[in-house]
Amino acid sequence: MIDNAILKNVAKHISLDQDETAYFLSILKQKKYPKKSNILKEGEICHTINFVQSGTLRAFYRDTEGKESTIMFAISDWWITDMSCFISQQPAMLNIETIEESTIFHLQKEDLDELYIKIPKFERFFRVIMQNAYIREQLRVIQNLSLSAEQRYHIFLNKYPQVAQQVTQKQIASYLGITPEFLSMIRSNKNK
Amino acid sequence: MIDNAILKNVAKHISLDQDETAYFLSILKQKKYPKKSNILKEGEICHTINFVQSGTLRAFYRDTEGKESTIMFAISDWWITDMSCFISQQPAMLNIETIEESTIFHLQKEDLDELYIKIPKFERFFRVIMQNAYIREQLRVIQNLSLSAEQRYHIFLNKYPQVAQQVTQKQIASYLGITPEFLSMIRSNKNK
DNA sequence: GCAATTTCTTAAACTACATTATTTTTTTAG
DNA sequence: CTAAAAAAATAATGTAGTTTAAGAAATTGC
Repeated sequence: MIDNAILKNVAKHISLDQDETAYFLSILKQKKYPKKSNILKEGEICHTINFVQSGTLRAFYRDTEGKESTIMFAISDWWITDMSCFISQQPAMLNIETIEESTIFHLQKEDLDELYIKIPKFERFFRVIMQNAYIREQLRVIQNLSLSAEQRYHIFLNKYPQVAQQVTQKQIASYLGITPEFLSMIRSNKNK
Repeated sequence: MIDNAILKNVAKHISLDQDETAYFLSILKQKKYPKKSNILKEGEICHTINFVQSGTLRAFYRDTEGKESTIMFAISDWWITDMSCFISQQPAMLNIETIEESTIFHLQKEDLDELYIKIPKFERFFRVIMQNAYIREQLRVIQNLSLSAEQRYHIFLNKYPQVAQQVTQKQIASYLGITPEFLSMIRSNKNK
């Protein structure tokens, strides 16, 4: 089955029988994107929650002066969307783009709402996904408040080594909340 | 019924019949705490998720040099815990204390795990709670990365006006990730 | 109700990080 | 394969926020 990765991901938290599996697969839309594709642009309505089958994605906020802040990177086996705007169906704050050629499973808002009703186990599944996402973001808040840029950089390298090799330093800097120039300085200090 | 607030809170997202309501209430432990009580200390196992019936609480991280970072405030109708440590049952990173006399409903980890099985609707309830918590924390990350301390302060005042009046400026500063001295400066500039 | 403690303010000196500018290196497109 | 564009490095100058210190105001504990 080509859908292996997403079924394994779901199986981490709930188990589905054959019919449930078939139904779940039936509402997913698999799509392949070249490098630098836009999955979501700010201002658009965010229709889908997205599972990364393969590739690398980046979600970022662009402020009024054009400065970008990277909110998250997503690699294989991660879910990514602009959750706030997906849930409220208000215009997106975030942009989501592929950093490399990527294969994505899309799950539409209406299909997810129906999925919760037809297969309530998915409430559990997404409860765990949301819980983990909350814990991750809260840890990031703690680190942003209490650590220096250099400490945050080393934590990032340890936590997401594969991501660190696939993205530019400019993008890492925008994830850490510093300028590329300052990241460059941190890196050159370190190598001494 | 004295438990009104928590039942109303649950009713925002799911509806319970009489038996379900009775069972849910039976696993809650209501407790009243004076001002400045410790609900959770770093290093302890976090046994409960907590609903604030009345009062004000603060969750904060204390780093190795003793510097505090306020992670969240909770007032009436909010849920608060060290989610990471509650879920994993590892020693807590956070401290949680009452800022005022507060009445709390405690829900034990084992009781919650059983509640999910006995009344699966609660998966939906906490899915929504976690989803909202995730969205809130992500917004905070965006704001910490892209806004100045002064902008964050004004957003805080607008978003949590009741909290702003109940807590000290030192605590607000530690929520914003700045020193009390700098907050004082921001405030005196503003009043011109 | 008063002494002790904590909080808040102000201000000068300092630092982590930003900005601007220039050069070098790497990546991309055709 | 080459030209153009983007990313990265280096360095000088600038600034948002910190540190330290000291006095004034508010809160707390007995």
